[in-house]
Amino acid sequence: MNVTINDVAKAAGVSTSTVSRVISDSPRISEETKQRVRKVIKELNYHPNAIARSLANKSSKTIGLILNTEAETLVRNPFFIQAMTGISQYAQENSYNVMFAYNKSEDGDLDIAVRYVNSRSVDGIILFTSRTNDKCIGFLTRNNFPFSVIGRPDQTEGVLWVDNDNFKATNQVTNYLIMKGHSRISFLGGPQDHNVSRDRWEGYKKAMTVHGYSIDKSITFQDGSFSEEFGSECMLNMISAKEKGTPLPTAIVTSDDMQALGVLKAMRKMNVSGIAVTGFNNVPISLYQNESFTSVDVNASKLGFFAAKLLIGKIEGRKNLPTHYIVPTNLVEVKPFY
Amino acid sequence: MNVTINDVAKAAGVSTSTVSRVISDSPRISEETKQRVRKVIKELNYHPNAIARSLANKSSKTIGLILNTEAETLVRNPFFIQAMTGISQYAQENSYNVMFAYNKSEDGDLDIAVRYVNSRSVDGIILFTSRTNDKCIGFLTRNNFPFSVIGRPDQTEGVLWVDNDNFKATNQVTNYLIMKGHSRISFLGGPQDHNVSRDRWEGYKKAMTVHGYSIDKSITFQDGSFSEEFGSECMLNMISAKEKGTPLPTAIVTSDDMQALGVLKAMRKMNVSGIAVTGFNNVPISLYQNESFTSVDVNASKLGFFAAKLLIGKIEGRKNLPTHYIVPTNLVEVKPFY
DNA sequence: TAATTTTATGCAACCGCTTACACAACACTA
DNA sequence: TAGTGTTGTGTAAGCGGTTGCATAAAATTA
Repeated sequence: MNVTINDVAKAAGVSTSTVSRVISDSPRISEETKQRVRKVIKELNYHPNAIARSLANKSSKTIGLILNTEAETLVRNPFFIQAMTGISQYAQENSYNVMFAYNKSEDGDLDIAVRYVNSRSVDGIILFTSRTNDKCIGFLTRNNFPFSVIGRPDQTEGVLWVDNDNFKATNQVTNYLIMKGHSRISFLGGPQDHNVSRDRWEGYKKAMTVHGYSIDKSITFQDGSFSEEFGSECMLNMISAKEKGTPLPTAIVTSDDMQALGVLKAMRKMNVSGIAVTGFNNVPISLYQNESFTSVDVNASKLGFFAAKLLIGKIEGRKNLPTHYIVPTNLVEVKPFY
Repeated sequence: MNVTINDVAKAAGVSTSTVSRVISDSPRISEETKQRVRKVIKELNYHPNAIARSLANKSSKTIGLILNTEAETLVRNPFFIQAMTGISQYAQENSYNVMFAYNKSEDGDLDIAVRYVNSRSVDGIILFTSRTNDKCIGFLTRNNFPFSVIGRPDQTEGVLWVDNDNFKATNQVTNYLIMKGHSRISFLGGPQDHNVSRDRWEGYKKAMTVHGYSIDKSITFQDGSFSEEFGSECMLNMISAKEKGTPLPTAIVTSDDMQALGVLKAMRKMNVSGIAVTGFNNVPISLYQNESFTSVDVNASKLGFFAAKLLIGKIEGRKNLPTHYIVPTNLVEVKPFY
């Protein structure tokens, strides 16, 4: 039905191997023959069949992407789609395709990984998860299947990963607040089974102790979810603690913009103001506020880009490759509503 | 390296064709043999190679997705990622893979489509674009390549598409405002080269005329972009027109939540209040406001789901399939900040 | 019991491309 | 001039499956 390498070979009066070699620009073919074959290829509008090529090369030139996140998060946090654009960009630059599968169920990601690996439809996988003891990582490692992870995993031994320096990020943002004159600074952390949560906590702690400020347990919260609810809850908590004599913080370092939004909503609700809030991800919250709000932009598309770079480097067996990339973050002052 | 159908055949003492038939559960194989072969398959942990299968079947069992949207839009509007989850869901239920490629450049989508089609790495394509005279649609149609479109295209002849009833949506939301007592209602439209813009305009117009309300040209705006800027611009425009005697509307029907946000920001800036605003897409804007704000949820994941359904139906040559689906919308009252 | 049909399986070609190896033609060396 | 090396191209065997056709064995019919 479609024009194949055979048709080209016949039309050009050469063998298929010659055509194949012309396509890959092999030095073993004379310039003359190359010209002739290329002309026929143009005329017949021939394009190699990617699947046949994959079979012969034992390589699909495709990377798989597994999204195993709550739809809610996917929708509110542009992180994922941004990372995906970065992945797609690097993949295209290197003639790779990108497959993705979304599955929100627990262990759904593992099922997909198993399918990808067994059917050999992808050459490697990019994981978004970075939970401690991730099952996918275990599975892929055991099967010696190329993969890279967005978010530093628990066990980095033999794993390719990209991440921000989360320690540095909260350290920086805390220092920034301190520089602005704050000393009583609250902290809201993320789930304890994410490394990112521990790093962010340490970064905050370091900045505080270096400046000689105490860490008040009553205004630091850990093992929370990256959600609005958790943010509101913590803020309300602090507001009610105030009545029992615990003064409110003058600034709050949160681990996610959703948390920050929750904090701001609770502040608004309880008519509290004048507290500087910081978050992560530069989510387009666009809220009307006269509060000071700063977000750490994690540069998600770069994270995706480098995750793809690491993975494809591994697939192609390139030598002397880094095992990870640290993508810089930058502070973004979120413009108030007016 | 990996266990193939040959290994299974040898181990089970049958031919590869028998193994193949066992896998596809052919009725021509005896129950006894099936059992035996299946046992070997388990023991050897055999999984068919998807690529070899694709080559033999001349079908990749993969659909391609082309994202050709400004990164800014992709990030702010959850529409795309939502649609993608819907597509992925239907694809998985039907054993299809999903490939995606992101390219924001003008005609980048066409390049990707050409690559997908020529290399035959996908069996069909889902387009997000619905610009009038879309080049991709033309290309795919000419090549008789299966595709479906999210967003009713200009020429529906022979095209599979899904969309909301955009006429009905703005009609409904306008009626809703009228029901609430509004009669002087402004309208902000989208780009004229999108069908959706015309439909939304007509829906608004119909509701207004049916109720005998005039359409005041000075408070209706068309051919705008789906952006905050356009929203602000129109609002500022109306505010300054007020000084020249044109009264402000009491409600504004916009074609996008970003436009609505722009309107709200401009109102805030100019200290105008008490105008009901509506938008589209149920974007998580989370703004602090005491204004009334209603969004039309377009049910993006359903749109994706049905686009995949139409496409896969076409690919598999199913008969008596619909040529399009209309996905219902629903009004969402966006909760104010408190 | 022989003829016919049904059932279960194997053979081999094919999907479209890559590549190790063979080999002819020519150029160079001794 | 025979021997050796280089260059350009073809042959054929894969890659890992699917499937039309042939066929042997078993079941059915007359």
